[in-house]
Amino acid sequence: MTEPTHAVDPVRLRAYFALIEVSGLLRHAIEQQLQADGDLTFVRFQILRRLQLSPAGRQRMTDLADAIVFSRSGLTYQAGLLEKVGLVVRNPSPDDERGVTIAITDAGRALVDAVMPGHEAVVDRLLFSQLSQDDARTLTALLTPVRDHMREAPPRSARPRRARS
Amino acid sequence: MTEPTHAVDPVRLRAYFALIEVSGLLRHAIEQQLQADGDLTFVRFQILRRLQLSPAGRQRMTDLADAIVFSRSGLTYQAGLLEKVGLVVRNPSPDDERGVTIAITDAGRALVDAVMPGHEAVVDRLLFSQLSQDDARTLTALLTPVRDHMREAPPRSARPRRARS
DNA sequence: TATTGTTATACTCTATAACTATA
DNA sequence: TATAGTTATAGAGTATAACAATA
Repeated sequence: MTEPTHAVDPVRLRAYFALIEVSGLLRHAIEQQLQADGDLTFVRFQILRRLQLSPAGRQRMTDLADAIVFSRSGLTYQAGLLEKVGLVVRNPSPDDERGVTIAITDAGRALVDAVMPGHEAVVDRLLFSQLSQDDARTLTALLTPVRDHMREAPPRSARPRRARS
Repeated sequence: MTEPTHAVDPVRLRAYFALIEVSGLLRHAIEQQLQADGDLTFVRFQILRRLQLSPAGRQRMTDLADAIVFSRSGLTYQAGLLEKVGLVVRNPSPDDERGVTIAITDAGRALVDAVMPGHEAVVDRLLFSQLSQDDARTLTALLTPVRDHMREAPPRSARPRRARS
């Protein structure tokens, strides 16, 4: 029997797997709700929500790709779908001629608003029915620093080219 | 401006979005690690891990499909891939001739073991570097009842046929 | 020369429905 | 008749690489 390099910490393992499992089940349910109530996928909902929370409802493509964890081409694809339906518009960035700015439209905001009640209902039923207000606060307190830490080195959608040897 | 139907609870909303965001970023990082260290996708890793934790390392196909949140055909597909590489085997269930039992092989267990150290390293770096042991315990305590509640009505991979009118 | 975004392409995954076999 | 699992099929989503335009 090989000497274990380090004992697996069961406490952490349990926390990790609980997190993965809960979020997986939650996301599955959410995707069905978004599809039914707004003909939206989860990814497109995230894009819209992030734009809605951005100042002036707009963001640079690459920044948004990083935020949603995507390749740039993936975002181009999703943005194309959203634009075709009138939920977002793309325009050249004013400061950088190479850049493109994506902005949520009134229709986009309206759709997010329309979908939110049902969305919250699902989240309430699955997640918060088991958590008190204090629990929710605790959860946020635990996860916020984690998120900030993860965001410090976001998965870059535009990978820097490897230095030539 | 329309009257809001009900005030959105910001505490819950924050907790929910923090959870979604953290798990999304975590999963993205995990997928890369599993791919690099074991040529595994996250889904296939979950299947193997669940089998490994099962008594005798085996489970019924439909039960496993429910657990991983999948259609039965999706599991058949993934099981086929895993079986082709010798990480699992499928056999007819002894008690129910219709059923199929999927079991993890020694090679499957070995691969999970081989992948776990790197796996934990990623989780430690992204998640637990920001959480104390107590925090981890708290997180588990919060999420375990949530998971149990969600599992009470699992998304049935085999949806019961709707009653005819 | 590096970076932004798009396009072309190839591939993986997923679900639905039809089908077979057993309960 | 209902359930377990597979198969056929079709569609959506993703990433990589090549490309055009700007910095």
